[in-house]
Amino acid sequence: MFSIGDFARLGLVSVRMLRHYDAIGLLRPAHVDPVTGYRSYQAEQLARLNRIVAIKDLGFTLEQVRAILDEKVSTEELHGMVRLRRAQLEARINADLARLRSVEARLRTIETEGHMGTAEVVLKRLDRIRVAQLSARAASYEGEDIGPVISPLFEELCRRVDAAGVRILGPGIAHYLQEDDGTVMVHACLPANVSPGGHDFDVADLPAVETAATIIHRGPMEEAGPTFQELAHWIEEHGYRALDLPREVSLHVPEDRAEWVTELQIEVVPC
Amino acid sequence: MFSIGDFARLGLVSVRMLRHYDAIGLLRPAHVDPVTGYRSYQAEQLARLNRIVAIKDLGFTLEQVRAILDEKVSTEELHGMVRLRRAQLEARINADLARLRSVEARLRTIETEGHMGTAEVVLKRLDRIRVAQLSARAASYEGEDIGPVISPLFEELCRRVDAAGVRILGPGIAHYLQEDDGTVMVHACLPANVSPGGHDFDVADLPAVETAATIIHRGPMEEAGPTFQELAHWIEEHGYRALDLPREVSLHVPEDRAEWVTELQIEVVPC
DNA sequence: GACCCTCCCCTTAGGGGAGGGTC
DNA sequence: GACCCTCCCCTTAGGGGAGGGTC
Repeated sequence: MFSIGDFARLGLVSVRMLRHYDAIGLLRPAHVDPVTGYRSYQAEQLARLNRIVAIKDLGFTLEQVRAILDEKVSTEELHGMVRLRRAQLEARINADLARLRSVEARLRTIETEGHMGTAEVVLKRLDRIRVAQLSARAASYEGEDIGPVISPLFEELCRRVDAAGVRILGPGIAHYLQEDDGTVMVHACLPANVSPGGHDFDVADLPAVETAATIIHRGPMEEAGPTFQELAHWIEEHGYRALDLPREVSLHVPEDRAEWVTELQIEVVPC
Repeated sequence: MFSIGDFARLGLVSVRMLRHYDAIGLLRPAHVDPVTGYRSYQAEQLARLNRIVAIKDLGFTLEQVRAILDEKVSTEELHGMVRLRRAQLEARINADLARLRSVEARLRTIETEGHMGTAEVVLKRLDRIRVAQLSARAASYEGEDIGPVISPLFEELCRRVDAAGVRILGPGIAHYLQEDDGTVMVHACLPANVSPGGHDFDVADLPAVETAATIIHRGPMEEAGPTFQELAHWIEEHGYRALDLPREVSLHVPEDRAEWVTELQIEVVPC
């Protein structure tokens, strides 16, 4: 018989852990003095303690350890639990490897710039979204060609959606499709729960995007160049490749264009 | 201005998280209605929310995120934090990879045997330990040769240590050294806080062992063969190699030899 | 009816005391 | 003096309600 302290030393665990395992019924002392409350452990119990520690160290919870040790799980369940654990470990390792790459990218940024960078690029999944939409063609994907097209498009769309009594469910989204001839289709979209047909605007579904790199731009879109640069730089630095042209989500569009807030979103895939 | 629900959707976080970030002062709403308590967020705040999420996703705590965002840390501190995070991630990845190997070994055991195995092999670090010791030579490292040597050795050692009034601090340890001529030096040891010299027994320090694979054997040592087998099998299965001969720690040695409990310990290195 | 509010309890695996007996 | 006991509070990052106003 060992005292709790001796038994803890033998098992390389803390006295507190033994008390905790007693409290949750995972490892009860062989004997407890009814007067003093002192716990005593038998040498045989070291085998169970070792099993507890070993299974716990595989990453199972104490509740699972108890079920496994007390043979409350069938062989198939055990098999399933261990395979699940393997999958979880693989997932966490991969997530940590991705995290590690990001941390290293940060470290490079800090070393060259002395800080973490001010605007954050964020990866998001974008849901499919139903929108009311007006479209037009612009000569190219340049600010000078886009601006004069998109602004009146949104104004007109707002008027028509409003007139139709349709409720706008979120910020406006501009998106662009590059055409083969170098021109660009410009779409002004307003999220709305509306059925197609019978309107003086189109109804479309912006497709879901599995992974979009996004960044917040403050100020008029004419000055978005550096923000786009930052986004492109991040995408390259983190081992992604951009697809198509970005969407622009107008989060805040007050009179004063200097106060505009726009989220740029662009689909990316690992490369 | 966005309601908490809209802002949560934009930032791809839960409403609860926004409330929590408000509560801990990490991201205060731009405006709170003094009557209703309703929170409102500005589009500009999405940039901060994105930064919070991005830095949090690197694995920093919210407390660290706050310090980083509020520029409470110098560039050097930031650098240190990020490097520490990198080291932690690397450590966790390596630990998880080791865990994964163990989980896969378990899976193979379950597939062939239908359960997890009953006795657990545990890796431990063994501390250096001061012992009183008597030694003798055995013809070989075989049960028949060892048994008759070690038993009287321990009996004699107990007598002498007792007679010297020295307190025994833990279970007896038998250990063995292979000699070049094929014979084996047998050491019977009892942990005791005693200075060398002036005794009718030796005083020695069993060296620390960085990594020992250990297993609990129940029953007399003559029947320890299968337990040694299991230990050897585990060592091979987990990519280790055994060094030297095992130590045997007598955790429980009552009259009835069938109730003996012994821990076998053997130094291992990855191979 | 969908949205928002403030409590309040709950989760893992123990660590760190305080205050008081025990070997 | 070192060891053991039982409370009790604390840690991360929120999730899940209940009960009650609000757009």
